[in-house]
Amino acid sequence: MFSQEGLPATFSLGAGILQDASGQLGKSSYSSITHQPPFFPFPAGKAEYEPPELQAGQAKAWCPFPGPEPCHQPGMAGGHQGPPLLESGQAPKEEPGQEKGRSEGSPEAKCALLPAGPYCAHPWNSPFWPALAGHSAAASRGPLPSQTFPGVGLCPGAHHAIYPSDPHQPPSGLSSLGSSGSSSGAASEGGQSSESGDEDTTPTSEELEQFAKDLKHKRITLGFTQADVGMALGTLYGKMFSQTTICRFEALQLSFKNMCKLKPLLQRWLNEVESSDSLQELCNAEQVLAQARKRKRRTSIENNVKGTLESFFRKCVKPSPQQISQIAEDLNLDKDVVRVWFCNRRQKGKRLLLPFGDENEGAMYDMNLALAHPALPAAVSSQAYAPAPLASPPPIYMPAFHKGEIFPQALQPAVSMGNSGN
DNA sequence: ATGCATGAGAC
DNA sequence: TCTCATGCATA
Repeated sequence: MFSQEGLPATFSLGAGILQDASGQLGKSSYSSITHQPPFFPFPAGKAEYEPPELQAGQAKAWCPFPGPEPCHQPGMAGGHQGPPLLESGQAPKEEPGQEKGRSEGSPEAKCALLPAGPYCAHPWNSPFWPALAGHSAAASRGPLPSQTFPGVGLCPGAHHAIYPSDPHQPPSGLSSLGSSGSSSGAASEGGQSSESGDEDTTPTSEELEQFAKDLKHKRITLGFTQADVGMALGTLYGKMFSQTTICRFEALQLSFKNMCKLKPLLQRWLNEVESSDSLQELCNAEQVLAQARKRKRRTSIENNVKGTLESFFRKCVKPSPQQISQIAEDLNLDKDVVRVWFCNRRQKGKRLLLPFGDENEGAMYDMNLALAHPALPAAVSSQAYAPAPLASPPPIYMPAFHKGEIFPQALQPAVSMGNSGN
């Protein structure tokens, strides 16, 4: 497992982590480590053998997006995963009531001393998503489609008829998601009986889980890649999704709310795919507009630096701007990189820590924070997962370590996170 | 599959 | 400035 004993009670930024990071404890010590003892056994089906499936985007040969849209991105494993999305991320913020219950308290306050010890290392998905463990099993059934598949035309390209969108669905669909879609999870089995869904109610976590598995299985069986699905949603609903999102959906790595939102769409896609004999229409990529947005080049943070960040994070999940600056300085990173890292880390933390559930979403996370930081107010946030039956010890804060990340014992940050607050 | 980034909306 | 949803890029 992972021992955290060494955690210093306080960090001292000024102490020059940087030197450490780049020097002694730096790469020399950690760079060779590409994997690490999983902090939690198996994050999202990683540990288990997962059939090679299809490297997203390489499955079909039937979907050559003609026109401006290349079917794949050269050199990318994900294949054509990323035709620029039309509208990126305007998930309509429905359910206003659910949003933001989180009481943040002052960042400084949050940073008050976090007992470095007790990290509940229970995998977020095992107690709550028992089925996940074997979830790759479904995939194994998949024929590893790499070519064509029954019924699926080879997308002559001639058909680029826009797939008729559901009359019930507004063009951009999403906002009305809640009201259409699946007939409760696995229900898609044989039947697209109620093609356009019924599902007015919030699916249960079990249903979501089942549906996700079902979706994955069928997708694979039919020879679709995650990217295809995302694309098809664009055709069907005018809102495209990336391979990433589909992937996360299948892996239950989205917030509960988000899962609920996407499920109806995917449900309908499933229904269409299962019943349609002109699947090629689904691969229509009419919307390809390049969003020539200059995206900042992705920063690659070295493992040892990550380890340091992780240790900071354990001390303080929400460092103040000053602290961020300090950390950035010491780690020789851009301040924004550090800030974003913390944001992402928090987001990830929620994902990992909180199981799905219907209500109380997010409560656990804050509760955990509170447990970890006695000084913090336990607030109920909204988003994210609700506490499923808390089988094991209530999760305290659970830092997620990833492959390649290790906690640099030698690199004990000496930043006075929080306490010295400010 | 996942890490880092972006952007909208909320605070 | 944060959260959240989402995606590009990459391991």
